[in-house]
Amino acid sequence: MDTFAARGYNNASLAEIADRAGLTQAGVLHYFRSKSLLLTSVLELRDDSDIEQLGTERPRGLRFLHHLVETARRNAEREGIVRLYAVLSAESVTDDHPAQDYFRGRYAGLRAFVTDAIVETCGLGTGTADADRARHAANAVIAVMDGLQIQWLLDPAAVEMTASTELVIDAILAGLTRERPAASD
Amino acid sequence: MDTFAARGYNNASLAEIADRAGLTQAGVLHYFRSKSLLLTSVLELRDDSDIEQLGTERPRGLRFLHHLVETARRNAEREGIVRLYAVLSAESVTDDHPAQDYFRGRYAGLRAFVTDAIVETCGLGTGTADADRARHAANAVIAVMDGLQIQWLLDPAAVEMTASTELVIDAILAGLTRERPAASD
DNA sequence: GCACACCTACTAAACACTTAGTAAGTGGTC
DNA sequence: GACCACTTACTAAGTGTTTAGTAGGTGTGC
Repeated sequence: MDTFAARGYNNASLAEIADRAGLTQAGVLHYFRSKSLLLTSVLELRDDSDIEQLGTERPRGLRFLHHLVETARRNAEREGIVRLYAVLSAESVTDDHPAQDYFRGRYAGLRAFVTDAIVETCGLGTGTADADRARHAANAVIAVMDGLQIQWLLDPAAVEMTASTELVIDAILAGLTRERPAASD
Repeated sequence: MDTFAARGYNNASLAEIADRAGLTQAGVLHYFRSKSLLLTSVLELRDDSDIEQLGTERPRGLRFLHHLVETARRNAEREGIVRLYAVLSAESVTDDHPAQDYFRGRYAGLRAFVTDAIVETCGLGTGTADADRARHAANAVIAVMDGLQIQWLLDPAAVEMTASTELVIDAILAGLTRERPAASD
């Protein structure tokens, strides 16, 4: 994890990973048959432990959106994981990257969750106009968290991930509910 | 440009770049003394041509923020450049990356421009509370544009960069002006 | 005696970069 | 306008290093 985070996939070498793990490069390939399999294994392991920590019940609606702000706050204390995801998600858009499927799936899932939470929170209807607005808002919420991470990794003093995330989520929710004054609370 | 965009810096080879340019790898190094110098040259060239296209006068205030939305719209037609910046900006946070200084400077400049535009547009004061809000909002605006690009590159059908960018900017501006009802328009 | 966990030793390819050369100019002098 | 000194724009053929992956072995525990 640390090596992929510090160097990206392509520039990370099995030798360095093996050194840090206390065995030889061939020893690493004993457990993971190839470098790309090691990468996807690391990403899936990371996911599993995150889901475990979240508990069995995923919060819904506004509580889920608050949970995202809380994640941003926690991320400011976990540079390693932030770097891992920021570097690899962007690197995954390059040709034939082994984590491309992983990130495509991850974003698809995230978009669905956040869209649902926004629809619930703002009491949006099922019309295409409302659905589109919810989708665009959800994509923006995910995007702002990702984009802040890159700025923060380059210059931690210039960025407050929690404050900016909260500001955007609050503004979006206010905007979506204001435009539908008929919604019951 | 195309090669760095398609492969990232580390996985791009001088041989491929040379092939596409119609000369040998040594021929490329005749013009650029090293691979990292080639990368920084490409980025600076790109910048120069963007500045030329913008014209000498940079728009200010609300017009600048509208210009950002317009950029998002134009970017949906320029996958190559979007990919170049999305991939390299994230890759630049890895250890000893040659474009690290470039992107640190770029973001610092962008943050200053967007912060100014938001302060002007919302008629914010000079107090620290207002200044902080403007900074957080500016960072979020930049972040949302960057984050959308990664999602869009992975799955173009799932993301509308223009709509999401506009939604966030509008919501943020409404939020910041609503909280200061005393501001004269 | 067999499976597992690993290592040593290797291979073949790819890599950035170097060296030494060539061909085609360019500018100045007689 | 012929000759010389020098530069520019490359190429072919390396160098040394790093790379992922492989083959075959050794020790340990059951």
